[in-house]
Order: sequence, then structure tokens, then C-alpha cells
Amino acid sequence: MRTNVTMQDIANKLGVSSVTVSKALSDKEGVSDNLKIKIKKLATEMGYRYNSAAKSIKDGLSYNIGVMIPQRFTGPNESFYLKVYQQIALHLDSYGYYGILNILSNEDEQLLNFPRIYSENKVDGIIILGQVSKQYIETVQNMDLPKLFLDFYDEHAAIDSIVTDNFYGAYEITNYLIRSGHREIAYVGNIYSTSSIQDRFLGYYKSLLEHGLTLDHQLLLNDRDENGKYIDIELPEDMPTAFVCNCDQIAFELCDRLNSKGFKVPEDCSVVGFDNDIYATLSTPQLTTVEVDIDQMARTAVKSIMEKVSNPNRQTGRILVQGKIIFRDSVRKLNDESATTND
Amino acid sequence: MRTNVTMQDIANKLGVSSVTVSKALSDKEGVSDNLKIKIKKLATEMGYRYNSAAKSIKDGLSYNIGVMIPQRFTGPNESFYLKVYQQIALHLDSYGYYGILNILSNEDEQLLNFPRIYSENKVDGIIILGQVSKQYIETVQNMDLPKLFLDFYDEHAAIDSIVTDNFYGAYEITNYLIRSGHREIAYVGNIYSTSSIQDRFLGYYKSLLEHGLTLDHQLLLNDRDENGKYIDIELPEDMPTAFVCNCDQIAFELCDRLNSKGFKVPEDCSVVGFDNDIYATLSTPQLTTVEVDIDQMARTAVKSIMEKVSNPNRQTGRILVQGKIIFRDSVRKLNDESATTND
DNA sequence: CTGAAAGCGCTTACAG
DNA sequence: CTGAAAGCGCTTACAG
Repeated sequence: MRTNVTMQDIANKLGVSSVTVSKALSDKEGVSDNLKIKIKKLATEMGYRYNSAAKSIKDGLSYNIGVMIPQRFTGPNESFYLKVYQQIALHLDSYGYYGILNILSNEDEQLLNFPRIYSENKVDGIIILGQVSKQYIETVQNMDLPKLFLDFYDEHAAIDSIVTDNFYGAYEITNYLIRSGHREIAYVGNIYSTSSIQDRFLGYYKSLLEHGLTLDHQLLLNDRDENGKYIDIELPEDMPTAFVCNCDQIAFELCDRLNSKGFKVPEDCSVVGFDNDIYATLSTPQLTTVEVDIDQMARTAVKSIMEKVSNPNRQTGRILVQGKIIFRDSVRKLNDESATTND
Repeated sequence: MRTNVTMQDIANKLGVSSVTVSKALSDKEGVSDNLKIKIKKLATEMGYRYNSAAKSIKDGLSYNIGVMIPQRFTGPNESFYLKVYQQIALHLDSYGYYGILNILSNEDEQLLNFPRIYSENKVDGIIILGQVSKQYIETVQNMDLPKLFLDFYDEHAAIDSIVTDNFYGAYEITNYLIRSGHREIAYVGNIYSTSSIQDRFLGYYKSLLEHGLTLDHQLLLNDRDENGKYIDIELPEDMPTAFVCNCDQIAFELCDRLNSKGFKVPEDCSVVGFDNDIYATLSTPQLTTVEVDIDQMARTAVKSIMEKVSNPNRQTGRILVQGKIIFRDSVRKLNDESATTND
């Protein structure tokens, strides 16, 4: 049933050599226009399809990029990394490449196993999408392939990385709260949990410092345990006027909790999030938040990995992708100063 | 920098032939245990990696399956198909296969272009995930490869398909409402929009028929225009006691709308959804709904396409994957009969 | 303009 | 148990 037409088949029918067919189909020099047209026509008629495996073996390239996502970030309600993967696949397409998704199982991460895409030479480069354990980072370093960390980084590993500018995003949105007249501002998030959450905290802290506000440890609210499992947020006794949440989902939960305790958002407390994901528009009120630019992250990641494929010594370092504040209805202005002015 | 060790390199170092190395590494007959151990050890030391392109060219198989999702189903807040793709990739792994994601652009769908994964022979089979146009279905039929429709089907195309049992799921959940004492029950959804929505409507209708209830066209509420764009749901003058929604997102919107109009769910009206996606738990109250078994769909799709790869004549027909009702808080019991009894 | 030869990395079938 | 030869489908470098 499968036709499986080869260049040789076309050559035979036309009484020419497969070299000529190859040249004609790839528009190379050295075939008369007349013959070229005949060859192309016959190829279409015979349903010829290019065999990319043959090209791969010649070039030593698979024309695939592996995208590895740790299993733990793939729960039923998590789709952020899948979205990023989708954009990566889209951008790879414009380079003539394909994206192969590889979920890194907890077991393989624990046992420090190489992924099959690596040991079978299925890819020309690997994008690791989502923080892996310190030990697995070493395993990644031992892989003899271009590789890139996406959405996290590691100080010890000399592996290029692309991350959202978490620090600056949190800094900006905290500045916005302060410009809006807020002075008691809480941060919600476990600052020992991931580098993203920690960096967002530091951006918040920098904003406080710059405005001469002191960091009140009573206003650092935990939202998850060491394993990343969400816990109930304990509201402080002396309530702040605003909350900077490490992500929209937590901001969403916080709004719920505040509402149920009788606090109105934003009348009694303002709440801001981070990510601009689905939770930002589903919460009541809709959240003012920092949008993570998924498309730009994917675009940058693809550009960077493709450069490394053609030049394995290429170093791109740590690239920060800017987010931008999306203004919605969860912040109350406590003063008269225009709140939408930039710093 | 890339080592790129081949079997020949190993053979040279050991003064044997590459045939022997090949046999040793793939645990074939015909190599002494002693030599086999030496070869394996050296292979590890040299960082040897199998070249799957060479295998592909020998076998005429790419060991990839393409998963094609029409662009229109990949909006920023849509992740259902990406979840399905993720599960497909996971299940393919256990067959030694990989999943290549291919977003079918609106343009390519319009122009009836073959996807690159097909014309470059990158895959051994294609799963089309999400309804494509009638014309594109013909294009798919012309592809000389095992193929499968996932989450939709077409009466004219003799292409095997796997769908959620939309009909039966809607039938069951409507039965449940009727058992709970409801008699005026609306259906929310554009019944000309997709086969899924239409089939869910028919399941709802069958339940009415079986219980001697008449279909009231005032209670068929539209939720989207011909292009699939959501429109505001118009509530009927004579309110029903329950609403069967074609999906959770619409049920979520409906709850919002009912709440804002002063109707309480489920006290004044009951609402049920379909899908059991993120909207089911984010709505107030949480929704009773039909869960679509994503994992089972992916598992079945992978099994089916793998069978077709090894035997292109294999026909699997239209396979229905059962969902199950998830009971939550959006249905009020209007009678005393136990509402959780099965029919 | 056209094509014979060699080679990419591996495996299969066969010979020793 | 071990290996020389041929071949998978294509391309490159070279010769005519």
C-alpha cells in the first residue's frame, strides 16, 4: 500500500541517473530546464516524498530539537510549559526543524538517566524547560549536545539560559503599587521554593528599598511547602493594603480567601499577580499582573538553540525576557498621583 | 566538540569488525560473552550513542508519529489538545516512538497543503487532533500513511477515529437531572457548530424522549456564532430548572450570568457541564460534569496508530471512549429519590 | 549538462 | 564465534 517512491524510481522511468533527479528536485545547478521540469512533474505524479532520514545520515543532523519538561510540571491543571512547547514547535518550523516533546519522569530524574532522545541521537539540541534537580543538571552537562535552560537557571552550571525577567517584573509592579499610595505591602510566596519565586521576591524588596520602606517579615506570607504543595495562606494580624503574589493562581486563591473573610478587593486590599495566565481573568476582580511573554521566550530559545546547533561553541549566557504589566481591576489607588505613569 | 563515535570507531580500537560491534550492542547471537562485555564497556567509555537515522533508513521507518492540531484550537486559554498531545507523547514512548507536534496553520488548511511532516517523510503515521475542514479531510485521505482522527469524525471519510462518547455522556447526565426531579431542562450550545456539540445535544434529546418529555425549542440556547466565537447567552423568559451545557467553560459563564441576574445555583437553577476541565472547579458552585478521559483517549489513539503502522490494512473503525459523571455541587435534587442511583 | 563512484552509520544474509 | 559484502536513499566531489 505504501508507495515509497525513491529518486532512483523516478530516474529509471526517465532513463536518467538518480544524481540528476536529486539535482532537479533540489533546484541545483546542472540540469537542463527541460529535464528538470519533466522530473518534477513525474515526481509529483508518482507521489514522491523526500526521505529525510537519508539526509539526516549524510548531514549528521536529525533536524529535531528535544524539549524536555520534568514530569512534575505536567499536572492536569498545568499547561504553561505545554504552551511554551507549542510556541517552540511553531518557531522551529521556520528553521525547517521539528520539536520532540520529552517528559522527564521523576524516576529518570532521580536515577540520572539520559533521555532516550539523547542516547538514540534523535535530536540536534535539547531545551530543558523547567527546573530540574541539581544532580540532574550535572547529567545534562554531560550530554554532548547543544543545550539550553528555559525558564530557570543555575549558578553552577555554565549552560546558557533564558528566563523571564522575574526580578524586574516584580520590581515594576511593586513600584506601581507604591506610586498608587500603598505603603504596607505583603509578598506572598515561598522564597526558598524556586529561583523564579525568589527573584520575584527580590524585585519586590528592591522596590521597597528604593522607596525607603522596610521589609516587614510579618508580611512575607508562605503559600507552599518545601515540595511545592500549596498550603492555606495565613493572613497577618495587621493587614497590609496590598499583596504582591508570586503568581496569578495564588493571587486568585488569595482573592477568594479575602472575599470569604469579608475583605473586599480592591476596596480593602489590593492584590497583584504574575504570569497573566488563565487565573488572572477568572478571579474576581480581574487581576493586575505581570504578563510573561511566552512567545518571546520561545522565539528567543529557538533562535539561541539553532545558533548553537550550527556553532557548538556559541555562548549566549543568561538572557532575560521582559514581561509587561497588564492593568486590570485589582488595585486601588490610595492617592491622587497618576498611577499609570511610568517610573 | 561533538564526539560522534560510530560502531566502526569502537571496532577499530578493538581490532574487530563493525558487524561484531553491532551484534554485541544489540545483544544479538554470535558474539562471545567475553568480547561482548569488552565492546559494551568501551562503547560506554567512548560515549557511543546509537544513530537512529541509520536505523530509520534501513527499516524505512522514522519511529515518529505526527500529531496535527489545527491552529484554531490553540488559543492562549485553550490547552485541552495540548494535554492530549502530552499524553500521546507519553504513550508513544512505551513503543519506542516519538511524537512530533504539528500545528496546522489556517493558511495551510485553506490551501490544502500537505504538512511538512508528511512531505519530508518524517513520520510513520499521523493523528489529526481536532476537526479540520471537509476539504482538508480529503487532503488527509490522499496522504499515503496510516492516519487517525482524534476527537472528531466524518461520515464521508473512511478514516478511523476515536472520540469521547459525547452522546452517551450527555444522555447519562441528563438522565441524572431527570432522576433528580427536573422536568424543564435547557440545552446550551450551538448544535450546528461541531459534531461533539451536536452529539451531546442528541444525547440530551434521547434522555428527554425516553422520559416522555418534549423538546422545547425555547430551551435550546445558543452560545456561539458560526465561527465558534462565544456570544452572550440569552436566558429564556420561562426559566427551566436545569441547564445542560455543552462544555464546562460555557457552564462557568452561565453560572456567572445566572448569579449576576439574581438566580442562585443550584437553589434556583441547576447547571451541568461537560469535560471536567479547569472551569469545572473554578466556577461557583463547582460543577457536576462529565469527565472526558484524556488519558484513555491518548492510550487508545496510540495503540490504534501503532497497529496501523505495523499493518497498514488494519481498520479500527470509530472507537468511543466513555466518560464518567463527576458529582459536585451544581445540581439541586427536587425530589426524594436517591439521585446517585444509576439508571 | 549528465552520471559513475564513494560514503553517511547501521544491519542482514551469508560464508568461513 | 567472526567478518566481508551489499544495501537502505540520498548527496558530494569529480570526471566526461
